[in-house]
Amino acid sequence: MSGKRRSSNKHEDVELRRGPWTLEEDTLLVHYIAFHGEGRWNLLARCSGLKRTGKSCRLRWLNYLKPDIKRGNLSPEEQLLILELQSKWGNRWSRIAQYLPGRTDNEIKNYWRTQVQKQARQLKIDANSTVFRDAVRCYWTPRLLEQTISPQPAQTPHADTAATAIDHPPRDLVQELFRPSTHCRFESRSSYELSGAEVRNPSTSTAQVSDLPESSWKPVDDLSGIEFSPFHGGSSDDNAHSLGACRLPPLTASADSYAASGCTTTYNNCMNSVGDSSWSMDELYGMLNTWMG
DNA sequence: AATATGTTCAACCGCCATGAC
DNA sequence: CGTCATGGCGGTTGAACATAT
Repeated sequence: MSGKRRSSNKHEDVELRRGPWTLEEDTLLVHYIAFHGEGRWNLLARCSGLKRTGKSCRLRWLNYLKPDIKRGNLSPEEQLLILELQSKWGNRWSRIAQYLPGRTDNEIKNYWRTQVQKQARQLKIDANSTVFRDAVRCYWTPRLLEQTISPQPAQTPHADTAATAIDHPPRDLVQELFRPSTHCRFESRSSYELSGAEVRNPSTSTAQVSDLPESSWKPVDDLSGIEFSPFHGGSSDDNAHSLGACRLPPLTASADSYAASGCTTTYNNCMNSVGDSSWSMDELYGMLNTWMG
């Protein structure tokens, strides 16, 4: 793949290299930037002795050689952020990458295409559809949250957490979502925690939830057999009921307990700085109401 | 062991916005 | 204003590698 082609610049008749970068090229680029700094990529390409386009130099530096680039698999927190921000902003990879220090837009884009879109294909759902976004929110996100709060030591590389059982028809997807081991319950309008094994009966969702006794909660396995009916309503803006605590992943976890769980607070900080919540409690209730008919 | 198929991710491409002239 | 150079972005490609048959 190391083909060459003529420069399009009529003032220079240089054979431009393409394809994978060699160690020598990398060294040349790193040394040049160490001495002259970033930017002026075309000038860099001309003056550094690299037979590459400025664009190619820029890409190699930003996606691979830059010192603060993180290597390795995306953490559950990072995956959560990507899922959340992609649902909010769409394929604005560079913007999303700004909230994941050390990760490049290219890496995030690749993650989305290889991991997330793969699931959409298997479900035969358009990855940009509301149905799929709901599936991500309701199935994938809780799984990642579980890992975030109680990190699984033996996770396989990348997002295999998501690849486990999502290859089901929607009905199974929902049953899987609500199976007891999900440890998911809606406790009140201001909290949603993962440590329980129950979900409140949504038929009373208009009541003051926090006033309801624990006995009014229903075991999640009572919800088995419900038909999948994607949620289309709800609002994503903050209002009186969509409290800040409903944003992922603060949930009921305080910053201290969150940190004490061994996780960093990167996600919280990022979400707080992002501002507009896209996972309000109203949405969650609306979703359940729709499903439960 | 050989081949087919699937997955990953670095790199490229085209398009567009911006700024200098 | 128009033109050009440049850099940034999102979409796509394809070689390398992994896994299945």
